[in-house]
Amino acid sequence: MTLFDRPPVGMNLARTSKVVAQAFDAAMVEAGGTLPVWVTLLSVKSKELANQRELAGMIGIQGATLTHHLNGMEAQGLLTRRRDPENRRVHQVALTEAGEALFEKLRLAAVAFDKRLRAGIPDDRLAEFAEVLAALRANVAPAE
Amino acid sequence: MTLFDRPPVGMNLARTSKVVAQAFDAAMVEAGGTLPVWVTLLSVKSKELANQRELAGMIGIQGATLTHHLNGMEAQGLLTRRRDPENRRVHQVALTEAGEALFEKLRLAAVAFDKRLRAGIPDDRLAEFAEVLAALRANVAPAE
DNA sequence: ATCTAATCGTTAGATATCTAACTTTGTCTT
DNA sequence: AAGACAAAGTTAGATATCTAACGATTAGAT
Repeated sequence: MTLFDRPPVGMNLARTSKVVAQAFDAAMVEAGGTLPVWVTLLSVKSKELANQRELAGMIGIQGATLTHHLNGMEAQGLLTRRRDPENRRVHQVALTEAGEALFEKLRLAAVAFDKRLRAGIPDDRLAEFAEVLAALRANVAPAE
Repeated sequence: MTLFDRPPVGMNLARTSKVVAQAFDAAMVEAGGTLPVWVTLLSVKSKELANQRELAGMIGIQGATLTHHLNGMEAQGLLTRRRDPENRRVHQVALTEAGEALFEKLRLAAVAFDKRLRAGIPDDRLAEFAEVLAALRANVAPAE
């Protein structure tokens, strides 16, 4: 019995993403954080940059999940939240000194990890790889 | 301030895998299942005599997670577990008729999804893509 | 034969994530 | 100005996953 005509792309993608994410999390733990803490720090930090929208999309977590992590990190003293006086719906999130320090540590670890991840793969292959990833996302986008 | 020299490969991979997995889960729900139910059925089906540890390894989940899904699916009448008389530590997992029927339905939906996912991407591009995925896995493998 | 190891699976407890509903606040329409 | 709509964030409840500890069973060593 043959289950599939060919090896499904999605399965391969999911398996790879999982092992890579687990390895990344291990690297973050070694640097004193976790993957979600890194993602949250990055998202907070990127609000200070111009391309906030783009990075927020890249990170891809829901608001409720962000709230969850912000709660934990606020309790750990990594950041503070306060209402924006200009628009009281908005929470202004700012990193404490400890938060900034952890961010920098994790950022370096993330850069090192990405270097390890890309090792031996030429830039043009990586560029094509990114194009295929974008095509896959487009193919499953809701408004087709 | 520049956070990264270049867009990190891992972030792109994770984001893509996430949206693709969500779309796949939606397709499975439409066909009467879920993503984890599908992978569990698939692994049971592709090796009827496997023990639970082997099944979990195929799917890429831990034994405890598999127990969780098998519990749910057994309660739904999709499969049965019984002790192997030869080695009473082992649980033999078998699909019921309902399990077989659901498997076939989900299999068709999975094939259709994969067709949609790969739409417009030439086979040689997909082959290169799979090679890069394999290289990424190798680069984070523990025993480098 | 009995004590020790390993194996298989489950249970318990923790974390991460999602969706849906709700609260608060601001904006827009008429 | 009032009521409806939109936006930002939180809360509640659900599912999926992990690790660690455990119980049952088997295999191996002496």
